[in-house]
Amino acid sequence: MTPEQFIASKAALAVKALYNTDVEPSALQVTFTRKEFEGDCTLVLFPLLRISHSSPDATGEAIGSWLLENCPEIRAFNSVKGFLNICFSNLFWREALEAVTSDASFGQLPPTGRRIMVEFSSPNTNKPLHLGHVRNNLLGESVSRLLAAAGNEVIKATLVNDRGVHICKSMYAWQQCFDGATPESSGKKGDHLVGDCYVAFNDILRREVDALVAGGMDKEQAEKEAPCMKAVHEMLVKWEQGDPEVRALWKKMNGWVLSGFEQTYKTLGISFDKVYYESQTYLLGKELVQKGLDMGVFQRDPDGSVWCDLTADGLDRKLLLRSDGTSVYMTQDLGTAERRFAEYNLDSHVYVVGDEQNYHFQVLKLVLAKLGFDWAERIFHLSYGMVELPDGKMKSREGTVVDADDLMEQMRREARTTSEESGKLEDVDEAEKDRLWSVIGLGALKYFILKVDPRKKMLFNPKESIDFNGNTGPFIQYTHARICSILRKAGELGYVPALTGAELSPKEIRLVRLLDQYPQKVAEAAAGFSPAVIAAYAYDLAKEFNQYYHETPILREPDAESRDMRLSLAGTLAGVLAKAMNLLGIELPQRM
RNA sequence: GGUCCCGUAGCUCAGUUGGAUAGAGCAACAGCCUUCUAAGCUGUGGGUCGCGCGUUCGAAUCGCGCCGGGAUCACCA
Repeated sequence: MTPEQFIASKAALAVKALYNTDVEPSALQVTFTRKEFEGDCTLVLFPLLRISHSSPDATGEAIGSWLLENCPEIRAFNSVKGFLNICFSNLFWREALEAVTSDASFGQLPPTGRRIMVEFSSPNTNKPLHLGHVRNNLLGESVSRLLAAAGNEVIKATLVNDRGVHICKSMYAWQQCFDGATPESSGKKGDHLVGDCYVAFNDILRREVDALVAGGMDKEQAEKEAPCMKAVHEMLVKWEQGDPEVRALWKKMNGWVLSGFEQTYKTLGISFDKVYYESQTYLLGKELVQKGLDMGVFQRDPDGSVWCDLTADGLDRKLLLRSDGTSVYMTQDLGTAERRFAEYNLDSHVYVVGDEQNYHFQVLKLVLAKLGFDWAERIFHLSYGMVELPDGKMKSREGTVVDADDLMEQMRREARTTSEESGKLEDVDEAEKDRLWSVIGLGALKYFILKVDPRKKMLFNPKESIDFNGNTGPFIQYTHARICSILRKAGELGYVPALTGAELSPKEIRLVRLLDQYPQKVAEAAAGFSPAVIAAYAYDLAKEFNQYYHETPILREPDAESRDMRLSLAGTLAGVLAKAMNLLGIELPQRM
């Protein structure tokens, strides 16, 4: 039970005793007391005035007095303009601190018995990952960890979009103008090499289109008639027919890209339990179309195409099968969803996909519901906002795409510069220094992205590098390293952290209150699929500790009981910080 | 045009199941390292919470209407 719930339940008893009226504890509003008032928890009195038939002050006085008399956990109260501020006893908070300290799995919520698949990343294998993917990947990984911490069994999945026209474009350009280049021969990471091919294709296309337009053709027509486009479509047909030569090239180039991705994922610290390939799943869903026709929820047009009419739901008609019998994106998604729910016996499925696909997922859920699947409503589209640059969206055509590998490397370099300026790691060996720079640079990047509410679009300004001061990952990492440093020195001095009987100061009570809140924050973040909740919490905790640190001696505290208690509090706090940041995939270093 | 999302300090963001004087960081300015890590701490300035009306004891938060920005509505994925 949280302190707020405790107050609510006791206040309900008070209301019963004083006014002979039953109220549900959950109907009472209890919040954390604001900094500028004295107290730990605050009961909002306004809703109770109808019951007490007296003024806010008198009601607060009455309920406060009752609580003081009947609850040994409560030490004092004050009533200000309709708000009843309540102070818990020192013992109450010492016990709360002990509960946090002694619980190794603090913040791990009890099992729900639910199994959830989280699909994220799902890249195209025709170009390297960029900042948009980074947000997707970090969100997917973090939300998976959040759901697991909230007691669910989580399966992290990705769907590699490894076939289609866009893939053939890179293949064609490679054949035409890369002279047999390989990652080895070019010294390029595979995904970057293939990305170069994709860019080269667009150059070829532009030249051919310009030539055709100069010859009098209109642009739209020219884009279809360009020789390279014809060649690419031919290649796609051959791919579908299993042409050995095309398949071999496809396999080779996809291999390059995938090993490049693997490296990026590794650096980024994300992984998957299950990898799906579109080349193996793109035919799924066709039987479902037949099922829908049989059920009468889909219609076949005279030209043979199949549609689902969603106009009654406020949407349009949606194509599910082309007139030539081939399937579209939606068809495949219907099929994969059905297969996954069946194969893994899922309770729910989270898709981490940008908000530009809101319509798609709205349709997906509606169509699945029409097909009679009761799990359709347990599909959740974690719709996150785009990452934008100061002058709008990233555009590969204009070369404004922020490459994931470059960005991570840049962050590492900046961490190194800052670190070397401080000179704090001078006595650390080179390999460990190198590791720490990565941890700090990535910490800055991950926190920068995850602290923003996923649903909102966010802005990245490449000209201003990501900060290492203020509300940032390194700030929290620094706080952790600082505590570790104190604990190291305590060890050298022979001091042992211990929960002694020492009284907690008001500032220490604030810290315990925050620590005590952590499991609720995990629950809240998981329920809202929002790592930002955890980021904000970790920042509050670190900030609060830094203030405490500056005004309270720990190692220099003469009283041994106080000193050991402070060491214990600091150690527990560092542990909770590390747990919270681990949910964001951010490592907290022992020193920096 | 239909549907959906967004608008909070110069900038980037919190705060939105209605609660006290709307908070952080960055940037600016002023302080604090012979004392546990200054990637830190303290202080100053900075707001018609897009606009209007309504509901309420109470609205950044809820409702309606505007204004501004964005996404989407392909026999693309």
